[in-house]
Amino acid sequence: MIRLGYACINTQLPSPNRTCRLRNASPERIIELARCNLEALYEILQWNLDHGVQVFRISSETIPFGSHEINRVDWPEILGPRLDRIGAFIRENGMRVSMHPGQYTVLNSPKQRVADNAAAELVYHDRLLEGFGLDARHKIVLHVGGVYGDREAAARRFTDAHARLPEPVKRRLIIENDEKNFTAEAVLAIAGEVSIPMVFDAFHHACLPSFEGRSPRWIIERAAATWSAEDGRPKIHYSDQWVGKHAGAHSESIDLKAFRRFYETIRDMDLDVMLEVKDKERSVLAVYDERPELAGEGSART
DNA sequence: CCGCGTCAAGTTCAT
DNA sequence: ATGAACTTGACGCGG
Repeated sequence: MIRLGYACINTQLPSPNRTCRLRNASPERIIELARCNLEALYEILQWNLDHGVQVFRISSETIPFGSHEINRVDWPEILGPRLDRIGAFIRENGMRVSMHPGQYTVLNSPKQRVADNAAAELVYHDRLLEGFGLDARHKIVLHVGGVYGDREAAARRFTDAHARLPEPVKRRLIIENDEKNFTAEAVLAIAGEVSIPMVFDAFHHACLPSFEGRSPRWIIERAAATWSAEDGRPKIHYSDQWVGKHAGAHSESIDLKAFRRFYETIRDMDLDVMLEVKDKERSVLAVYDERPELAGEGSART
């Protein structure tokens, strides 16, 4: 069975990404914004339940400056009840969430400071998911990082840095092929080396192909084999090219025709599919419209 | 109160 | 060597 999800924002609901400037960041402000963001997140999750969406990516900006030294607030404690309530909602409704640190989180950087900051960012992500009381099926997705003129050395730096991560972070971490540096083939090799799951991104794979002659389906089966029972259902990412923008730009909305074709190749698999498109939940509903059987329990659309 | 320049963070590529 | 793009919306200052 295939389940669909979307990332971070619901275009019809208040933003879960309230933030402030570094110079205005006080403990009170950080907690206040975090409260707002968690409230907005809860609303999105309720919307998801009402519309049969069980897969969602939680914004990395939920806790402002989550891994920055300016944030010395004990937010897991202060926001504990709120975190519990959201976590319980996710568990009770069989939902699956993930997080995905952005482009500035580069674990394999040769600059120690950058790599340390990346590790701290991963620890923050794990703290939040842990704060919700969610197990290791709720993942943190990361790209391998930069190449710096030597892909082999860069891959080695990733595996070395990974080895030094705290165990709880290791249990949540999964890696994804990107559109420039690390192909699906390269990421699958690294995932095998350090024994973590791989997320196959179909769009990035189209931008930066590998495994010549093999179908996406073939690669997805390899990637799925890196997931164990504790990791939960394998995940993949799906998007289309925004025509007219640079190669790799995510499309405004899902191309239903292209997705239909892709869906036919994977429909017999157990997968969570994250749609990475600008119009977020609208594309999920667009697919549900033509495939009502994909809408999960609780869907208002009958 | 509105509009627009700016924002924690890194890497790559173009000039 | 320097700067823009990436991606992206929300902040918050200045008028």
